[in-house]
Amino acid sequence: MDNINISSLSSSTPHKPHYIPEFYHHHHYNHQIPPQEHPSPMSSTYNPSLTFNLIQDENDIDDPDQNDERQQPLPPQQNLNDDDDKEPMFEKPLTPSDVGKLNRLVIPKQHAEKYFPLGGGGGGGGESGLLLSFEDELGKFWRFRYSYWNSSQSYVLTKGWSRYVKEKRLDAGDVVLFERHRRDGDRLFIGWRRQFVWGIQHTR
Amino acid sequence: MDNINISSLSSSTPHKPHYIPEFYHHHHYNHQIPPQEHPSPMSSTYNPSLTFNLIQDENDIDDPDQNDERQQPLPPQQNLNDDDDKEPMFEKPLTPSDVGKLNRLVIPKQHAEKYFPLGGGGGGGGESGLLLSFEDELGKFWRFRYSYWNSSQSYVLTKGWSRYVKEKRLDAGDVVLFERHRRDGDRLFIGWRRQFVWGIQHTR
DNA sequence: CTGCCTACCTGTTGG
DNA sequence: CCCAACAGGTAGGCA
Repeated sequence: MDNINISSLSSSTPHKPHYIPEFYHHHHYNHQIPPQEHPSPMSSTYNPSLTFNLIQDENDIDDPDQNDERQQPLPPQQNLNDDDDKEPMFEKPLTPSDVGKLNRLVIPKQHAEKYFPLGGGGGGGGESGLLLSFEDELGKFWRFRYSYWNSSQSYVLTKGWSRYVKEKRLDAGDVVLFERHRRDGDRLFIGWRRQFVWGIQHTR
Repeated sequence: MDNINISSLSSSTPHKPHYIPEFYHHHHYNHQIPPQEHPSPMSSTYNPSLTFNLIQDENDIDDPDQNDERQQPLPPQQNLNDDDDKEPMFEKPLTPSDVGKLNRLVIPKQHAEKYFPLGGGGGGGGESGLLLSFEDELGKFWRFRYSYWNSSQSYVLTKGWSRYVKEKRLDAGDVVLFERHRRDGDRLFIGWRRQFVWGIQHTR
């Protein structure tokens, strides 16, 4: 699991589309991935069409709601070049439900139980259901309610998730990436990339 | 805010449908209403079609549930001719949700905070959430749980509400009326009237 | 199981 | 145009 930093990535990578740093909306995303934990779904790849500006144009006004999960981005320099310190946990191609009106993301059980144990939470939450805070590619923090639904026997991110989907303009088939800090496993990161569809340039 | 008692109302009222006492399922309901506190929605008016008999035919068998909010009606003579002692608080046209499966009535915030303050309750309840008891047009008492939902920033009647909707056969567009005793503000009253739809006789 | 109940959550919208 | 209010939802517990 070697890390490839931004300078080495600026040259093109074999068997991949031309690399442009902005393709990775999780900044400096690590290519070296154990196949089981970090599959590269056939249906997804890095998308040359860029929404970086759109993201920044959007709601960067602070929501006055005191319960808002979003927090101010850190100063950019605080987040540069710490990619070597991140390890991927897993990624998930988004289903229509994950980006639809259900306002929840189902976390595959094996990943959930490995990385986000409930009941002894490190997220500051209570017995069942806790708050997980993830840093995004802009240094912005996203807090999601994470819990287990007995009825469907599944782990989900609920509160806060729909705002993330909206701000990142995620759609079914896009992929979300979950990482953590190599030395401080409580520092969590979230990223995303666009679905790749053959012959179609996505310019959402 | 003059009161019009039942005898003065038994003659027809200009600009209103023919007045029939039974239109008012809150007995002797007061017509003279401050516009802000007690609006007369365009979509609603007094409904000549009568369900008084239906109400009495209905579940007068005592619900064996120990938590039943309903109590026995007082003897009728105890409730006659005290209309002059009631003042309207507010009314609400019922939404589909108010009469649907959510089993709750949203109380518009300005009315809730004016008439049903939480936290210093006179309803015998605890800090957040108390029981409010209302007398209906038959002298029957209805006890509802009244509380505040932080997440939606709204005041609601919950427990007991669905039984009231069912017994009174209320539908979306019908209006519920809340009154209190002029001298004893702790005595609360609830009434209702049918939605008026132009050209249609409601015979529910 | 069904219906009720509490306590959440969110998209919409009118003021 | 923004945001508080609310209409319309949810899960989970319980009787």
